[in-house]
Amino acid sequence: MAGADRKAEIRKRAAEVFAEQGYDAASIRDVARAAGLSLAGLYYYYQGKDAILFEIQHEAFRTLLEQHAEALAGVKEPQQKLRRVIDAHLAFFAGNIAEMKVMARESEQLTGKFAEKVGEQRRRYVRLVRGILDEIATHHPLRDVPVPVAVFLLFGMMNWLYTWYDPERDGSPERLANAVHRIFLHGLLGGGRAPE
Amino acid sequence: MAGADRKAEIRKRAAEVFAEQGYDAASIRDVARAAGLSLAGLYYYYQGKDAILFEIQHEAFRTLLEQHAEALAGVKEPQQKLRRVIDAHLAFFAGNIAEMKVMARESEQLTGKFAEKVGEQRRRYVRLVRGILDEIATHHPLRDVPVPVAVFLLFGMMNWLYTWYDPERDGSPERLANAVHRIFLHGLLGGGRAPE
Amino acid sequence: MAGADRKAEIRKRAAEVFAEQGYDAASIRDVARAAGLSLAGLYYYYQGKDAILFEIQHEAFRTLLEQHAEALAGVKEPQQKLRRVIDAHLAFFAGNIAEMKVMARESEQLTGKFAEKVGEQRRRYVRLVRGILDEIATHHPLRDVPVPVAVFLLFGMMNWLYTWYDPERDGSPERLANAVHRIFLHGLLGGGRAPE
Amino acid sequence: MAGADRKAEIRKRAAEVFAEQGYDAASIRDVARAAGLSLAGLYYYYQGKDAILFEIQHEAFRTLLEQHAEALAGVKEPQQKLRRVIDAHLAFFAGNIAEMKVMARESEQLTGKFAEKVGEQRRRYVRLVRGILDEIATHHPLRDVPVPVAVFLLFGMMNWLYTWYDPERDGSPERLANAVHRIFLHGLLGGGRAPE
DNA sequence: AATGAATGAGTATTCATTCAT
DNA sequence: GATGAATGAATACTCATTCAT
Repeated sequence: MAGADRKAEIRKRAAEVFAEQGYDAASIRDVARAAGLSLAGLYYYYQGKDAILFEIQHEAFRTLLEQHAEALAGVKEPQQKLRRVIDAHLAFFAGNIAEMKVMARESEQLTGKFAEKVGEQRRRYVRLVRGILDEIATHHPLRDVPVPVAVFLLFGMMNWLYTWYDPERDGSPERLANAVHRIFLHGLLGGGRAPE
Repeated sequence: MAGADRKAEIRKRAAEVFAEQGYDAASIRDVARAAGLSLAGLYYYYQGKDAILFEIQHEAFRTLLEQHAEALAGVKEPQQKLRRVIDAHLAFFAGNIAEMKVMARESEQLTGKFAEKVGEQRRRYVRLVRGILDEIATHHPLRDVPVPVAVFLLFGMMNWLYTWYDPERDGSPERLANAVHRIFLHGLLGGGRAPE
Repeated sequence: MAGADRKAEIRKRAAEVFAEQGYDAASIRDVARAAGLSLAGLYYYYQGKDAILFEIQHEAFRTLLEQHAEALAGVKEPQQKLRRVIDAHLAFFAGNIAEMKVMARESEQLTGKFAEKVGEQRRRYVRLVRGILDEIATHHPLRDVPVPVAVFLLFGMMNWLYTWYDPERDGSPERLANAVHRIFLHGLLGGGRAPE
Repeated sequence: MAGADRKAEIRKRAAEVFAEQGYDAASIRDVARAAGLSLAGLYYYYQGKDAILFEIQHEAFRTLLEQHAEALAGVKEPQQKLRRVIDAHLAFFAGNIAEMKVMARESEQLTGKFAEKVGEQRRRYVRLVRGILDEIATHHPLRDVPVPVAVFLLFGMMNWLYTWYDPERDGSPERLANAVHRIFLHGLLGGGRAPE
């Protein structure tokens, strides 16, 4: 298990480096240095730069999906579900800022098998949220916004965080989740005329 | 003026290349090829790779700010203003998809003078939107969402487009603008309780 | 044409480097240095190490096949043809010692398209010699040695040169050709019993 | 003695790897894997890559020289001796194809002490064959071919095998030995005029 | 206005080898 | 006997950029 721990630590440091410099601009030397390893030492753990990026994204999605499963356990009401999902998403992002940046910005860097696997997770995650919106939509008409579009607008609000969010200045993830949930849900379901 | 035209065309092609491959991954050779120029020929027009990226972003912001000025001319009502701004933003993005990707994804690549100038435009643009929200907020309380946060959530909905938007599948920019405007405004201002 | 000349010179120097150190052991830096170019400068002319090896082999076979065509022009008698072919082969090898070494020793290094093209030339060359032996065999029985085997034994005598031949010590290519021709032809066709 | 057995097996596997990929291109990792050992485990048996190559060549020459001694025991007639030597050489090569390839192709890779020792064996082996040819030459004039050259032409016929010989297609080593012996001896000693 | 030729600095990756256990 | 973990040095190759023409 020591090996797995070491890999987790390398992943953490690599995510920080990728978050700060960008995946392409970051050199594998920077990653090695940040991990406290020699260049060649790093390759003992990871077969290449893309394998590291893959595992960062794969692990992040794994955790995210896992936490969603927990967050939804026992919840029946669809609006409650949505709230929980937003909470979990933002809590994860706020707690893993480097990983969030990497997920949001470097999602097109993977290729081949790596891209396939992460793409699959991503689609699964999107379907999960879409499912909840579909449930909500059966109770309340969505007023001119197709569900698939609504899903991506929601993700937009949340994922764009990586460009601006500063916990000190912008409040806790919970408050943020509150704002996102309120805007999104009232926005989608609210009264027909613009409020005055 | 022929030179300016040529530069504009190079910028267009460069934006396409940067959009497809990413700024870092794209080589200046790719740009030259796409522009139908030799490598050295390209340097006659642009002093370097970053100068091209700079002008893509700078021109895009210039156009965006210009169009906002037009869009807001004579409009008094703050909610109307917001609608116009969202319209203009999405119309520009939908009409300049490559540039949009580059703006959204490569905003941290510039440094020095280039970064300063574009940063200034960006802040000016943000301030413009924030001003409108402030106006709105003086008429209606914003229910738990600080204006600065609201601004970035709005930009999130719009800028995240580059990861998913397909005009064929997701409808015209106008419809999209409608959805964004509706969600955002009703969301911010809508009734105190979750709608049922 | 200047570019072609430059490439020819690079090829020559590269052949010397590959001959001395072996293709694998030679670094592309060594080749660049020998060619009087910077590392990157070399890549302006050749797309990679294997492209250089390919052109060395390809050009050598081209010349070899060309010279054989000349050498055989107007010759009718098969034994005469064989003599001419051996002469041409050894003359080429003695005059291009570095290329010879590279041809003999590095024939399995190429892959893909490169391997195909050179392999085709090689087979064409072998067929040419085999054709001559077939002609000879129709006049004289070959005494227990199948033509294909005979061909490779002949090539063995000639190609192994790269491991030992020193013009100063071992005589001119013509004398060598004489020896090879004599041994091979008398050996193949000579009397039934071992001479005493 | 178990250690010696293990070393012999490693040598065998290493010879196969070197034969297939070439000494330079083969990595010591490949050798370890082929030998069923970890990388570090291999170093318990051999002090380095070159030590393995050395022992492959050294053992091969040792066996070759030993078998020649046996083959020549009690033989008086020089032409008989030559036949025995060719037989033994080809039998060994056909029975140790990987080693043969390595001997023929990688003879210049060793350096220092290793190169000296194997070089000494090689020279001893060459002298042995040269001695036999000298004996033959005292009975029969060699017609224009100096003995040293003749020796290398003979080795050429035999050592080039590694590039083409396929037992299925080209017949048994004995038949091959017959062909080589016949060509070489009749070629060297046969009648003054070209046979018609 | 445009280019062919060239380069210094940098990239990801691989290799033979070592050493504590 | 054997190995997991680690490394310094090297490799092929690419890049943004320049300059004489």
